[in-house]
Amino acid sequence: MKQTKSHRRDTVTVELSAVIAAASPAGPSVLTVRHSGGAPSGLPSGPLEADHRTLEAGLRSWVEEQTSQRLGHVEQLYTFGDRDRAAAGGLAARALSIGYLALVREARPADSAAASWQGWYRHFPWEDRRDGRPTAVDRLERRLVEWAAGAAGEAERRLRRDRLGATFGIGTDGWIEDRVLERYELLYEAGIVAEAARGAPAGARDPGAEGEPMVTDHRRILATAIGRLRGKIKYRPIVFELMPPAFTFLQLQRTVEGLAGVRLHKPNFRRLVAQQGLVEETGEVTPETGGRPARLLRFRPDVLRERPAPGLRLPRPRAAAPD
Amino acid sequence: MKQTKSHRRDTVTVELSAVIAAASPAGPSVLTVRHSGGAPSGLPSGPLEADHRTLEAGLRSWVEEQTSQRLGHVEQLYTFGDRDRAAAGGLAARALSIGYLALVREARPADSAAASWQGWYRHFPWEDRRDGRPTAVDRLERRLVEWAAGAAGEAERRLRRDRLGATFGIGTDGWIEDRVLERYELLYEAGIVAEAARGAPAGARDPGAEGEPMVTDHRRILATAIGRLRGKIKYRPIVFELMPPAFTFLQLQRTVEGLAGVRLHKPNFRRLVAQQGLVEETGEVTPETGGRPARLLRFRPDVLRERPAPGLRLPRPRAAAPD
DNA sequence: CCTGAAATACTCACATCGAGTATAAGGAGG
DNA sequence: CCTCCTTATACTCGATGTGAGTATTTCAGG
Repeated sequence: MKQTKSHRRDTVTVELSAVIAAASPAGPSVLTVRHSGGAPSGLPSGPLEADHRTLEAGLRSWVEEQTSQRLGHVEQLYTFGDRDRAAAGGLAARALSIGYLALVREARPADSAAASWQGWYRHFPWEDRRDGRPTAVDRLERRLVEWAAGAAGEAERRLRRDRLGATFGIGTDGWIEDRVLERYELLYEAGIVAEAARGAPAGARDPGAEGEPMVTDHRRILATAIGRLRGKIKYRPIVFELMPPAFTFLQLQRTVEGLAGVRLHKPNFRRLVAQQGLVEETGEVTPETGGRPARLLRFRPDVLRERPAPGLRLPRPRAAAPD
Repeated sequence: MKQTKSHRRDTVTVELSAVIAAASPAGPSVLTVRHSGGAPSGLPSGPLEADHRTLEAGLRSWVEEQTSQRLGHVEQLYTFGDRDRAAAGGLAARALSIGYLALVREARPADSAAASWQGWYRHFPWEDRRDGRPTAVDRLERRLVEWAAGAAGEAERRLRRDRLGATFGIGTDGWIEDRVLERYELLYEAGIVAEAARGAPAGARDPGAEGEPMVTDHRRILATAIGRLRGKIKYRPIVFELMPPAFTFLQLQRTVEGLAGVRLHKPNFRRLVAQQGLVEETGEVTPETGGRPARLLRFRPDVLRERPAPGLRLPRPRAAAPD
């Protein structure tokens, strides 16, 4: 072993940040805090302290202090620690950033003045394909294609084109909703996202940067959370962590559509949910919603004992028959 | 906000640890290092240092220093940081532990004296179901059932029974191979695993503890890695990171079986791999393996451009028809 | 009583997949 | 050269899953 190096242990601060997600049939949202006037918003967060028994306990205490929000399901997402990409300052001590995802049932109106709920697609407009591909995305994709074409060397160009295909589905057919983080990272590399210009001189800021930015790396954490949630609804019944105690089929479908950012086929969604045994009827019906009254449902926790992976597989359109 | 608390920032050290996995048709293995004579083995690891640009770069440099092994695919697994469960010492400063999974193609014979390859089921005998349920598991399951029955209060007993069902499939039908970490954590809580007795006085050590232990929380990290790998082979073609450039269907199948710890139906496995377009023939055949010579295959990287989630769905036995 | 809107129910074709069986192609031993 | 063993490879069958479309019910409001 080489023992010649300095082996200087890093002075590390650890920041715990939470993506607190709620969802309604209209769409998902995230709890944000704004520390000072003009600054971008951020996630509830705070440093790890000595009296935190576990990382999750530390996170919960910071969130309660900043937002008075009680958390239900909590899971760790990822630990970010690039030396150059942490603080806006630049050469500060390394800041590790541990991101968490928390799900809450009701988006209670955030009594703290600093905290507020935001639709999460304000920060990721390109991720919402519920009404087809937003036209604003055309501009974004054009810039991405330019970026790929502008690479030095054929090998690098090819690599970039492949990544555009795998993430945004450019050149291929498939939009894969889980790959939220990969898409955000691509935009960061391509300089299309405001956070990428943080280190650069103020004049170099890009006025056409896409989506509303957040402080430090919080948008990256949010991207991780969205991707994780989109992946996980397929094999675990966690949508129900976001639903009220009783709900209709359509409310459930709209919520899932909001999370996944795509539209689903109504009869098939019903069939899927019913066949999986994910829900049972409460016996009541809604004070209707415009048409025939809908039966109310509740989550059936026994499904966890019966099925190995009870989730909501999102349909993938069948490939057109070859000619 | 309450500002009364001491808000003492924690002094944190960060350890980077790598599960370096290789696999052959005989079974998967992991690269371990042994620091001192009688101590249990551990994973290659070292503290995060100031000159590490990224966490992954730091990990790679430690691994190369300790094992002279070049890493291919690397991914972050999880960050552990329970205050009480880190060092054997007890009240030391908090040690964050960031676990990584790395895949390597050949298990080169570990030229460093301290490093050696270990079959990973030495540490997790209960995870290998390739030849049915090992008989040693009966004992383990008996102890788990006792543990569940010994809980205080009916509610807690019920909770424990449910967990036994969801992890080990006791009382239900399903063994879900991904849930490696959940199973290990359950054994830890039940005190069936040697690491659980670390804090306890030496006399309380359990001679019947299951599986070969590792230093600090390294077996927990290994459990995370196995679980992640088992989950991921289903939707990403990462087995091929472990295969040699050319291989036969059966070699591929045996490797997957080793990772997943289950046996697969041969014709169906062939069909799956072929239909997905995961491989192409090299045109050559093996200097046989006992019977008819087999065609050699190679991974077909184009599949990444074509299929959204090219993996190897492991079959789940069809439920017996109701009588 | 008609209309619109949503809820609910049903159909159909096709792909997938678990399970089993049959045939081909080598080597070893007589 | 024939037999037998072993593995590779090919094919079949039936059940289930699922994408897509259509039909029917049930409410509100005019």
